[in-house]
Amino acid sequence: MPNFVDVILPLAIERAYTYRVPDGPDFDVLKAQKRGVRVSVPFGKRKLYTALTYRFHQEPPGAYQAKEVLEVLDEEPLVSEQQWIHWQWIADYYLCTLGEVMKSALPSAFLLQSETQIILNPEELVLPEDLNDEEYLIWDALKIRERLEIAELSEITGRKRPLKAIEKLLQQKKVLLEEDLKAKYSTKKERRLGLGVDYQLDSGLERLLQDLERAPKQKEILMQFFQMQGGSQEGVPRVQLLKRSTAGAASLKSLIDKGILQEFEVDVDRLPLRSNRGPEAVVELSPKQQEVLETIKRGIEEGRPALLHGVTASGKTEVFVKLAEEVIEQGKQVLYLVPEIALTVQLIERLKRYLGGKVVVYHSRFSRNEQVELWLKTHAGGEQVSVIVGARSSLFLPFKNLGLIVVDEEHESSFKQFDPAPRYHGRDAAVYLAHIHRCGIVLGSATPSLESYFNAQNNKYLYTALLERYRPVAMPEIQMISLKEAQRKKQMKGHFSPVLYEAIQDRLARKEQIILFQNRRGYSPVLECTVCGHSPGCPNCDVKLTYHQNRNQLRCHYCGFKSPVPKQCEACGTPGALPKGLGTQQVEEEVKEFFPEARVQRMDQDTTRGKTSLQKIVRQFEQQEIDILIGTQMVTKGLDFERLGLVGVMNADSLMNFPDYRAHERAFQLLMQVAGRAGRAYGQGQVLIQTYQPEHPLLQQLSMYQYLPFYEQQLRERQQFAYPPFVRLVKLSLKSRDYNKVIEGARWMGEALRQLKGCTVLGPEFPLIPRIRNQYIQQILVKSAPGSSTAQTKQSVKRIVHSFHAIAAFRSIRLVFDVDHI
DNA sequence: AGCACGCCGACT
DNA sequence: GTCGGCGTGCTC
Repeated sequence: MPNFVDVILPLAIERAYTYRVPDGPDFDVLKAQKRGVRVSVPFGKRKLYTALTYRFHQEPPGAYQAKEVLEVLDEEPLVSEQQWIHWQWIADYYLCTLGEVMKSALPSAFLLQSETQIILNPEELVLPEDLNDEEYLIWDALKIRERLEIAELSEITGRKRPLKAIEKLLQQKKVLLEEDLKAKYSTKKERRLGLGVDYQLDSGLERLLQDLERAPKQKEILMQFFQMQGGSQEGVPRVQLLKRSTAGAASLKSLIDKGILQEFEVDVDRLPLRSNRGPEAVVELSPKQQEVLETIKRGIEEGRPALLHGVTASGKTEVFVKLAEEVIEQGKQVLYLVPEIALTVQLIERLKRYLGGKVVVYHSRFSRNEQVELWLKTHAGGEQVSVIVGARSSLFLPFKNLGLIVVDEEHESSFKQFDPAPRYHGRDAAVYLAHIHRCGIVLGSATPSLESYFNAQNNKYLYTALLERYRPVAMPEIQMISLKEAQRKKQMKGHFSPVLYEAIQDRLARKEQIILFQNRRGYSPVLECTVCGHSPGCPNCDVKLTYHQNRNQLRCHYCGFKSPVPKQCEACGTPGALPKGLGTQQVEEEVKEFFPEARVQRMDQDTTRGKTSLQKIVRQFEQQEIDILIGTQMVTKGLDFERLGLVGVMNADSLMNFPDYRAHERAFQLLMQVAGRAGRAYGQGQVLIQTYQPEHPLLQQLSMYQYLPFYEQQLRERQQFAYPPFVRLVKLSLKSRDYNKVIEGARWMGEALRQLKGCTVLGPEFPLIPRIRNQYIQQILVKSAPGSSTAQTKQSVKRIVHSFHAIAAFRSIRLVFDVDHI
């Protein structure tokens, strides 16, 4: 009776594929019929993929001959049942395939993919005179290199389709194609030294030292060796031995040649965790914090996620740490999710101070091998890895005994993955993960998302708040400044109102620091011709190119298109267009002009491109080497500075006027976050917000710290216009090179979706940027009412997609779903 | 996602 | 002719 296994491939394919399990001892692992074991399988004409076993059965497929599983890669399932449940939820909820979830959930080193290689056929004789020039080049390269990858072949030939070049050679079997599976993970090896076998008895030692009387260098190394070895049997690392003695590698080699020392290799840990390192600071909670802690614990017991609404500097982190400590004590793991690792340097340092060496940070900069090691360690459970701090992808680590999940800054939109699928929200996926593990989860934010606040109001989450600062420092005073009035009175100095201008002067005089916030969105600088007003656009996307002063370049932020600044206007030929729009660079120039004595630094995408440049700026500001920091979004996140006296917002209107139902929520959060930077430890801080609409309710509520009235008002508006959290929003984008086709397809799709019960369909229409990378885009928004079953709606949507693809004319249209898009 | 196949326009 | 671009279909 032949055995078959359906496997999940790491691709955007809906179905599982059936393979035959061959007999033989190599495949014994599969006899246990466990889900989640990696196998390698042939797929398509020549590729090999890593797949996961999903279902075992005895039904031979009717319509085709199943291929055979090539190799079994694991002895035990790599993916646990709990992980499958989580993956399945993500695939169902976010309308993507299990394969797509698999691809982003597994470290890339676990997903071996074959690389096509070209080799000479050893059984065929190739005569150079039979070859054309191109073939000769390839043959010549193969004589030296033995095997070539496709990429190398296209380099040699300069062709876009390099296989064309060897078509004839392949036909004549002069060269062959091979698929090479690359094992991507390897342990890190260290060379160590131990005492040679003949010298391991004490009696040998004296003789040994006498023998070396005439080789002082070797003797020195040996003495150092004994010192470092101590009583240990594990040997002495070669590198360190050499570093600590003055003698060189040659002397060491003689010792090895004489058999006095012997060299061997051991596997070493890439993530040496110092879990023995104790905490440096102890958390002491205030009565208020203690109360919050108890509330959260009650929520955990009830199986409810807790939402901790804690203003900046209210001591949220300490509460989280206390919770974590208790969980660690029970021998369980803690997952601490943060929006972006790069912006949480200060937070991570604090966590390490409180929790000691048990904290591991899961970077995106982790090498492939490091990712695997953390995966394995998490899987092993145990004491070593107790707290994992990471971005959303750390949700996919194979937790053994998860005791607590903290989602810090839960309102941050960067928790939502944009591209590629799965387009999941880290916070929501975390809530489900906690549900699977039956463990506690806390969401924390100074400005909770409307969704979470709504859930708290409906008792789905448990709301608890810390609305006062932990240390006796008053909340900063927030003041609105009317740009309209200042302009009418002709008092503006560049983009600075007199109030802001004088406040800067004042704070500078008191040796305090200042942050100026300039939102980039809607204000990226473009070039504009002074005569005809033309500004250059991207040839592939329907957007204006952004002007980058430091490189004197025009760039497209969507497709990466670059061009030098044109010498003259493309439209009318006038030389010398000027940059328009207020960016951080313009603010910087004005500041330098108005306050020449101040030390000014800009903090935006341009100045923080390098790996360490962001940290460098943060450190400089901490050490008061910078007086005025001018920045975008970035300055709002996770940075606490002692002597920060003033925060100035150059223009709040661009934030509020953004055409998006979330614009107000975002503006409120962003401004509140910026305001939170001011005066954390030093006197009362001041926040000045320049705006054309100082009477706007949002700004009024902001200035009085009226969180709840703001949330209530927003919720009313959302309900009135049927937006989340009152409805579920699914964004469908249709993309095609063909303008007419995508319009046709979108119209069809819109009509089909409108038949769905309990759903409202908006569109189709062109998005803000109607063409990206030469693909025209149409968007359809589907709102599903809260009463209707979302699972059912999604099933119907899948059926509609099937019918859509059954229409030949629409087959080339790509469909992209984004559930709960932000 | 790859990759082959087939159609078509562009150039040596 | 032959190369490269692009749509289309398929992968157990």
